[in-house]
Amino acid sequence: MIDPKLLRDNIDYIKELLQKRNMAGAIDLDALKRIDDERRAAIAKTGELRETRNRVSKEIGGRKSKGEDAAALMKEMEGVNAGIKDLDALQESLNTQFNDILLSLPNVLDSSVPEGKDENDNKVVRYWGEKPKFDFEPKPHFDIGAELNILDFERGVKLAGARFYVYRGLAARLERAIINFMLDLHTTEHGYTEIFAPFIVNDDSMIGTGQYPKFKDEYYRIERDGLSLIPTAEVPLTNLYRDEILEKEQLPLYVTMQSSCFRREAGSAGKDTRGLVRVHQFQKVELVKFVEPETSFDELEKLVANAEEVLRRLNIHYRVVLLCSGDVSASSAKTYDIEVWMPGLDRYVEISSCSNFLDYQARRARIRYRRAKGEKPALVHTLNGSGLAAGRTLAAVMENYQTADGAITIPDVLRPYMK
RNA sequence: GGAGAGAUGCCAGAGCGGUUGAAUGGGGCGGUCUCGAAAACCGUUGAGGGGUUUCCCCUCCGAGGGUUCGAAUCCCUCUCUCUCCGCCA
Repeated sequence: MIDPKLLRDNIDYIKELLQKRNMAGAIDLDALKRIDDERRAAIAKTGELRETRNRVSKEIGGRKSKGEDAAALMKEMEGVNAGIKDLDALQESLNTQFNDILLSLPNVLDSSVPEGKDENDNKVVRYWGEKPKFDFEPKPHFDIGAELNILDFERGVKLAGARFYVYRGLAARLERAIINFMLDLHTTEHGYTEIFAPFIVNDDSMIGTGQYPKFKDEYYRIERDGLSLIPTAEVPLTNLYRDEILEKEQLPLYVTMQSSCFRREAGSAGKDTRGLVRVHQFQKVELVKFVEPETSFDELEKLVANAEEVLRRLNIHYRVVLLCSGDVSASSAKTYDIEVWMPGLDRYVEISSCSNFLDYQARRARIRYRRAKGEKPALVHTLNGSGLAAGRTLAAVMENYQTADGAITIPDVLRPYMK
C-alpha cells in the first residue's frame, strides 16, 4: 500500500495518479479522507480516556492497599469505560473501512513511466538480436509439439480441463533443462540464492504481495483451509521476510526459486486458446530482490539485464518494453516486459515482467531494515521479475530452433543439461 | 486422526489480579580498566500509533472475545509449536 500520509498531505497527487492508471472514479478519495480524519479523531479521544482509566485505576489500587475507600472513584470509572467501549467499536469500524480502501489503492508511478491508456502506448526501449530467417514456413509450437508427440493437449484436458497440457519425452526433459539452466545462471553468475518454498500460501502472504484482497477472482483458493495456490513464486519469496526487520548488511538480498504457477486466467476467454502461451499451470523461475530505497531503480535495470541474459545465451531475438501508466500492474511503480519473438505465432510474446514495487509490498508485508543502529526500522524496496517463464521459453525454443523436417535443434547452452 | 505439553522482549527464562513494558541470565552496543585484548565492573538495548512533536500519551506478553475500577496473570474460542501413538511420499 502507499503511505497513508500521502492521503493527508497530497490528495491531489493521488487523484492524478488514479487518472493516469485509468482508475479515476473507481475509488472515492474524499470519502477515504473523511474516514481517515474521523478515525484519527477517535484514536486521539480513546487515548485520552485510556489515560484517565490507567491513572484512576492506579489510584484505586493505591487507596485499597492502604485500606482507604475507593468507591467514589470506581463509580467515576463507569462512564469512562462506557466511552472507551463505544469509541473502540467506532474505531474498529472506521479502521476496517480505511484499510479496505487503502489496500485497494494502487502504487505510485515513477516519473519515467510514459502516460498511456493500454498496451498500445507501451514504449519499446530496445531490441536484441534479429528475427530468424527460415527457408520454410515456421510452425507454431503446438503444431511442432503435436507432430513430434511431445505436447499432448488432449490428455491435459482429460486430466484437468481446458488450458492444461501434458509434456511427453523431449518436451518434459527440455523444460527441465531450461529451468536448471536458468537457476544455475542466476545463482552462479547473478548472485541469487536459490530457495524452495511452498506453492500454497495463506491469505496474509497473498495480501502482502498485493494479490489479495482486490484480485481474488484470478487465483485458486482452497476455501476449506484458507490457502491459495501461488500465481508466481514472487508470493512465497517476497513473503519470506514478512514481519521481519533485516540488517542493513543483508541488503541487497537476491533470491530465486522455480515453481509451478497457478492462474485462473479469468477474463481471458478466447485469448491464446491454443498452445502453451496461456495456461492454468506453468513453471517459472522467479527473481526477487530486497534492496535499500535509494538503489531500487538501478536494481531494476540490473534485474531486467539478468532476465535478458537467459534469452541472449539461448540466442533468441526479443525486445524490452516499458509499460505505460495504464498498463502497469497496480502494485508496481515501474515495469519492463521482455517480449520474446515467436516465429511460428508471428508475434512477440511476454516472457518476463520486471517491476519495482518501491515500498508498496514492504509496507503491506512489514518488511523493514535497520538503516543504522539506534534508528527506527525503515521499509525496504522490493522488486521482482520472471527469469523466465519456463513454458513460454520452451515454446520459444521450439519455434526458433525448428528445422525444415519438423525437428528441433537443442540450443548450445542447454546441451549439457540434456545429456 | 487419537493423547498430552506449551506459546512472554534478539535468545534463554521468571512473573500472589494493582506502581511490570515486563525480574534474572546470555547476546548486542557504549564506557571504565589495559600498551592492546580477555576478564571484571558500570550503563544501555523491542515495535506500532496519536499528539500541543528537544517532550507527552495510547496500544502490544500467540490471535480473538469475556470477567474486573484494574489482566501477561482468571474464563471461553481459535491458531501454531513440541512429545507419544496411528497413517503415510
